[in-house]
Amino acid sequence: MLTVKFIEENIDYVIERLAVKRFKGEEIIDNIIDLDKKRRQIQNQNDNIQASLNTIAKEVGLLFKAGKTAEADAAKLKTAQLKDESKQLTTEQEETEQKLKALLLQVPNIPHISVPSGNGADDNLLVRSGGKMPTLASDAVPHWDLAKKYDIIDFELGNKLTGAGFPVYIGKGSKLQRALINFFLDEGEKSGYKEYMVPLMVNEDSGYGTGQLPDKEGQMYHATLDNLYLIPTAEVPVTNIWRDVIVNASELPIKATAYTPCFRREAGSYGKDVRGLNRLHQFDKVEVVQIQHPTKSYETLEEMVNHVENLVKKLELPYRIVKLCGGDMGFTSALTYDFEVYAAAQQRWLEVSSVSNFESFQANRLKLRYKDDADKKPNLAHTLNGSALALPRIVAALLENNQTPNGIIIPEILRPYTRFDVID
RNA sequence: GGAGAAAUGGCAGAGUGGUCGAUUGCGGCAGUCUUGAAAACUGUUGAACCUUUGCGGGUUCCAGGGGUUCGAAUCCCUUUUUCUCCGCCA
Repeated sequence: MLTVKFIEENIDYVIERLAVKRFKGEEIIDNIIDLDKKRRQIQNQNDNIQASLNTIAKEVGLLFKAGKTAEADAAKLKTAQLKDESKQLTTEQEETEQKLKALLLQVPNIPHISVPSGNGADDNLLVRSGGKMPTLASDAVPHWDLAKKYDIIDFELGNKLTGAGFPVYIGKGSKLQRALINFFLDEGEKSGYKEYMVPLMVNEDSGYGTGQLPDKEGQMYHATLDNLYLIPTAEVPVTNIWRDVIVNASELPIKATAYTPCFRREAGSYGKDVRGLNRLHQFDKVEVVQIQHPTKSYETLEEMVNHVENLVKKLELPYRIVKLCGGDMGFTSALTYDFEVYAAAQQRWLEVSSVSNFESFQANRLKLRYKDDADKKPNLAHTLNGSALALPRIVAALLENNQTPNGIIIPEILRPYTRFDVID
């Protein structure tokens, strides 16, 4: 959520940059500014009334103490009308604030100045690529066939237990999951991230804090009986640790990592996109989150990109990093880099990580602030996060790219974790 | 799930209807003393919003929400959480 203050001070810039995200801002921005003006007016009036009520209450107290009951009773009478007025103004103020908030929630984050305009994936900028493209035998098959051949992932069984998109990992398939999770967490620790294990269900407040609610409500599984949501990413519980928190500037950056399963309803997905491990309702992911001082958040974004790049390099996967254009970016992000790895049998690039700087957009919703010695007032911090990494598509690429007549070769770096070299 | 008790500032802990945004202690910050540090002493120490060029002034906030009252941290209702006992249980 942008702050009204920022919008008011940068109207033209806001409208211009929102257009990069294909968001038409003129009307809504006008309304926001009007509502805020109204809000201030009402509060001003109401504050004055409250102040006189407080004065009268004090007077009445003093009169009673002095034994002047008649005068006290007279003073009491004056309050009735003021209270009515105040009540009405309070209602009006609450309504105005609600409307204002509803509008603010509709405005996406401003894309960073370096973000190009564009409509979709085709307009993204290639930043760099790396890794070696594998050359596969002519009889190479996609990962869903390999999963069946070596009996390491059973999609039909998941179907029976739960439904489509909930695979069962078996034997070495299961061990490979564990190995990847531990490898990613260990790498995170080496880069200075503190490990957290967090609840997989969150309440409404947390959903609002990171921006899943209200706009992406349909994408989360909702346990209505207790009004809890299954997390779509560890970002939600981890970032919400710092909801309503004022941290000392000297504690920044705060670096946190967590492994969690992620649950996504993925309403509206279909076709070859959802084949095999390409898109699941439940998947495993290690997430990294940083809270940083506003002047340093873009350095931090680069640092996080390097961390993720290091992971895919160590796994010896062919990868590319793209900077998302305005049209392809998320609602809450100011700048996003996507990581894709190449799955050679499908001959497709699969997105495995998204690393974003949200600047103060999430922090404003979270009321996550830092306090500087130089500055008396707390300021909004910047939040960043990235997948490091999401497992299923990494597994898909590993299986497809490393397939040989003798089985699937495990990358060197993972072998201490899997304690086997080959899936056969 | 049942019965009872509780929730106050960064922490501990007073306050049971009137000048209480809240005594006090610890912690934090600044100063005095000291070559420096510690100790001691002195001062200071929350957030949001409105208003003011500024100094300042005002409003709200004592777990959340609602109510009673001229006036609520204090009384009432309700939700949540914590603790104790009972029940169930990995």
